[in-house]
Amino acid sequence: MGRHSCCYKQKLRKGLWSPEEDEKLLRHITKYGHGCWSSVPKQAGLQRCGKSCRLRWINYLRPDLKRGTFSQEEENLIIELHAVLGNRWSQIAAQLPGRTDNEIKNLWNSCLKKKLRQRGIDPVTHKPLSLSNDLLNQNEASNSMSLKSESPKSDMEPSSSTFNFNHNKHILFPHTSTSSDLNFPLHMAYDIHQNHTLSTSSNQPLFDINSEYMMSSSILPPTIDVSSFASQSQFWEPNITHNSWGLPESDCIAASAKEQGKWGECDYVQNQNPILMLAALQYQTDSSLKPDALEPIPILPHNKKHQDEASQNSSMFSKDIQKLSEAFGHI
DNA sequence: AACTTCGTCAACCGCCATGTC
DNA sequence: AGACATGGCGGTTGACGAAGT
Repeated sequence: MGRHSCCYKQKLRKGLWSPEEDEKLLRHITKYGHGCWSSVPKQAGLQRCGKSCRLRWINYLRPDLKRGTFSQEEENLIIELHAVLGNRWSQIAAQLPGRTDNEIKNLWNSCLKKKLRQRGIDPVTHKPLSLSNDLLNQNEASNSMSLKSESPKSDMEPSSSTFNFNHNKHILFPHTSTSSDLNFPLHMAYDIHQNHTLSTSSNQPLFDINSEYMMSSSILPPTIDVSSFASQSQFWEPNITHNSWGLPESDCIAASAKEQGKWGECDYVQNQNPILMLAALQYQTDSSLKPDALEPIPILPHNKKHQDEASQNSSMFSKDIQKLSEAFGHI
């Protein structure tokens, strides 16, 4: 497994792509599209496997890539999406036009995790580190009492603790709505059931996507004392309203995106409400998701699953080609 | 200047899901 | 139904350059 059969047939090149290879691949896809990836290297005259070509295209050659450093807004959005989705990089990337899952994953591992820790936030659980440690200790204690409990997961497994969409777990949203009530964060916990619906423990819908925040006091987790948290973290600025993950609200993606009219179709943005964003994402990740639902970046038109949409996508592909022509005028 | 450490990022690997025969 | 091919995803690795000693 792992290596596809095409990789064994001949000695294929590995490692970094040369400009010549890039040009061959670019030229080929510009002219013919990629079709079946496994046939691309042969048709394009490349000594690479199809998988490698696909990766190169998606992560580097695709014309709609944004490139450059991530903006503060993008970073904040990634953090917020990660809190909801965990390491589902492709789903996170789908919310960031022009960014690839690989890029976002790299950013998270090299930069954002560290930033969150510096702010006193556990990048795995997105809770204050002290609380995470308490919970971990509690977990370990209960594990020692009960051998059947799941073992603690690695650093890269946030979903197993609080954000597992496949099991009944609670999701915790410490939310500080204004600077004046900073010491009294609202807490909202949700059961996420296997059918991916959000509800209270009484199985009633916790909120309507169109409604304001809803809370269930009966299921509130232990309150986070933000003031004590602030004293632990030198990065916490008490005079600034922070969002749920300790980032200043002033540079929160939701606020600026609202101003800029980006993400306008997202209720979360319209309401600056992470709960609504979760609902939107829930909708998106729901198993009943239609191919054309909430798909900000229709990347390529050749997916067999989407043949019905081929004509629609082909026009977008044409735009891509145009961009390609602009970017690579010599082709 | 030489060496080491660290951070970043492109690319690969292994696995899973899905489609096809 | 099962084998195989392929696409896609997330984790990991290794090359490379910058910063530090």
